Amino acid sequence: MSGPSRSNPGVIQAPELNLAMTLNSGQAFHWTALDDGWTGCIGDTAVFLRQKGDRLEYRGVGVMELQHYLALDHDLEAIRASCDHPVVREASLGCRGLRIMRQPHWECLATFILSPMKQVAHIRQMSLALRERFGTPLSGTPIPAFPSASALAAATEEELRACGLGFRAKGLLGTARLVASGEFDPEAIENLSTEEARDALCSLPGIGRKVANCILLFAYGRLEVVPVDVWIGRILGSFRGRRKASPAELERYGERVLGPFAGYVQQWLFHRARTGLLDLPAKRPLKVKATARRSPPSCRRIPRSVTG
DNA sequence: TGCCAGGCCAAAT
DNA sequence: ATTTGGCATGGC
Repeated sequence: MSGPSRSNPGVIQAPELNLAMTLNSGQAFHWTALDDGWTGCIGDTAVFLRQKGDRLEYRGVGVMELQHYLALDHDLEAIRASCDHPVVREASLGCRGLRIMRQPHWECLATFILSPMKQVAHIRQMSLALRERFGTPLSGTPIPAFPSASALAAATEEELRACGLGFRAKGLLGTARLVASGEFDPEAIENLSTEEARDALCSLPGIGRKVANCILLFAYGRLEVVPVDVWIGRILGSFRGRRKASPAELERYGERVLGPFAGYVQQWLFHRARTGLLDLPAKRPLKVKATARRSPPSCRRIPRSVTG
């Protein structure tokens, strides 16, 4: 009933947290800047967050639930120390306070079905469209809750496409039906080994290895998992030196070189690269014709969604 | 305008 | 077992 603005605000100390960087790092897609803070929701609970230095102000959510969601128990100093690669060291210092959250299982699973061949800003758009069309309105925030599996299962593929999903509509609908029917239980994944959990996720339509790894990392706390996308593939490729590595090889290489918290380290590298602060190799081998002046590779530009 | 984006999937080597 | 082409959409 009561939105975040009407419930008692609370304040906690959150020393190693950069809230803005965390909410903008391409793991969750619905938090919106408002009044010097952030408005959004955790599951079906409307939440407002505002950080001033080490103080984290929160409304609408209990402190335990908030700490769990933001993973304030992760020891970032220990994670930074777990990998001594020079480039990683620089990125980890530049990403102080960027945490890997524990998102609600279904919401994370569903939104990453939206992610193939989409930029972060576009995933946000699709997530918002689904929330507005099929989600539950929440008082206290303009962002509705992410629709339940049942709500999406009751939609048609055309209705989902109308939210801008394109070919992703089919996978989302198919997966929503499997979850709504109980044939697939996102909660049951929690108790499986990472390998078993990945296999189970990959059995769902629209979920391949990379998306499964994102879900394992961002919803199930499997911090050793490395989702290899275009950015991480380029970075790991440059670390590795040799040319022509398959995605599987890059993933194994990343798990080995980035250490026991490779998923965390990967996120710092991803954010660093996406904000243009990590020197990336050119997408294609440069043709060294001095005559052809080319514009800088787009991978080094800074998307507005990150800086703004 | 053309290129690219936190890929997946089925068909063809 | 690995590589290839098709698939929708939107921003720069």
